[in-house]
Amino acid sequence: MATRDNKTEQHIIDTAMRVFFSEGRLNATTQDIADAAGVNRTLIHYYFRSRDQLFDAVFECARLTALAESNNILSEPIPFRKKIEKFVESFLNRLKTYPYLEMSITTAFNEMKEEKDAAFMNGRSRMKEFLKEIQHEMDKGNIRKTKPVHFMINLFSLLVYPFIVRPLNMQLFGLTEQEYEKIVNERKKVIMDLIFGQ
Amino acid sequence: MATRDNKTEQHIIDTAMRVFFSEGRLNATTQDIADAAGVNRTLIHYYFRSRDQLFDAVFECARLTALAESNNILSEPIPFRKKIEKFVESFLNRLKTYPYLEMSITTAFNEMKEEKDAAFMNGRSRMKEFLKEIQHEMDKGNIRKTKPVHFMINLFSLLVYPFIVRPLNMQLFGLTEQEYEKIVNERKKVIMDLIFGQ
DNA sequence: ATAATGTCTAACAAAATTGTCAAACAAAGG
DNA sequence: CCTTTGTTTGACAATTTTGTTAGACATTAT
Repeated sequence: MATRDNKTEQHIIDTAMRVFFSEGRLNATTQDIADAAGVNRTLIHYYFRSRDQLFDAVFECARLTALAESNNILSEPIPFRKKIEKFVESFLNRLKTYPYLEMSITTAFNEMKEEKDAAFMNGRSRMKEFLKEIQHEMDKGNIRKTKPVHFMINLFSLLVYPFIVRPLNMQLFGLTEQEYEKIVNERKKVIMDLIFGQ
Repeated sequence: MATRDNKTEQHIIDTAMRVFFSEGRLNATTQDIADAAGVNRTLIHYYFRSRDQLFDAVFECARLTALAESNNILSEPIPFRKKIEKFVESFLNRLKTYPYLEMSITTAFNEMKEEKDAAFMNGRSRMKEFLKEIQHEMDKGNIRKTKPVHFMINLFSLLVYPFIVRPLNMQLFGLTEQEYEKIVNERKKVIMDLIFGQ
């Protein structure tokens, strides 16, 4: 009896993650993904039945990746500034691997046929509680006063955007690959300075 | 002799702009676009020959839209802060119509076959000169000191990102359409406060 | 060895998308 | 009215992408 192993299945998911969220090619064909994974395209159907179900599997993976990273840190019992610093660091780290993750999820949202829609992103986020914590820090005068939601939106914006428009920015600012890489590596300090008012 | 008019042609471009950059459905089919425009799909081929060339026409339109808006303002001879304020305002305004423009351009970059590549975005940007102006303001101590490129990246990030992840943010923060709309309308003040240190 | 089970592949079928063409139609000039 | 020119359409062809199936192959238990 051949022992059931899911290493090919996982390898296909990993590759699809890479194609979708690292390279940003959200409409890659099953053939593209099979090629990237170095497997026969039929295997995608063998393991996932259809392209849609591969998508589901990959996006489930993405959801876990995106949630795990933030939720844990946001609920750690450490000082606020330290917490944000860890969050920024971990987020930037993930962005280096999957720069297009948020963008892909949004795009996928847009193209969904309304069926499962909000089925995604139901993994009990710690956001509500953390927004209260932000409010508390504002009351104490430790950070600029505004709606806590804006604080988070600012943070996410400053983190994610430079990654998803990398090619555009390189053009606009006339930067080489290496130069942009350097800029990206400076983001942590820049963001912390901006958020906490230097 | 039937007078040549390009109103259908323009209507198709306008519709494609809407589908791509307002709805964010970058891989809409020619049928999708024809339906949205209320015309026969064959007309797309009559006017643009192929899907690719429709793309080119639309992206040329997008380039002009994106460039015109910023270049003019960035080279106006008005005080720095006033200039940024006008820029933010105009940018937010355009984002309300075409929230997915930057994202689509980036995605298109990613999926390009390397041929024309950088042919896009060659419309002589005023960015170089404006970066110098930013540096000048930093020297005068009017804004936080950092590399001017970061100043611009911060600005673009804070402006664009909330629009392109709108559905995701609504989920994450548990906001309704109306509530998010309200948040978006507060962005101008929030961004100006943050950029100019309250 | 062989039976059983899971993995993989090639060939084929089906569906979706894009592209072509001939002809119908409309407007304007002669 | 007829011609000319530009526009629009439906029917069809080509291409691309997805999905299915039957069988080959590999591993392991009996």
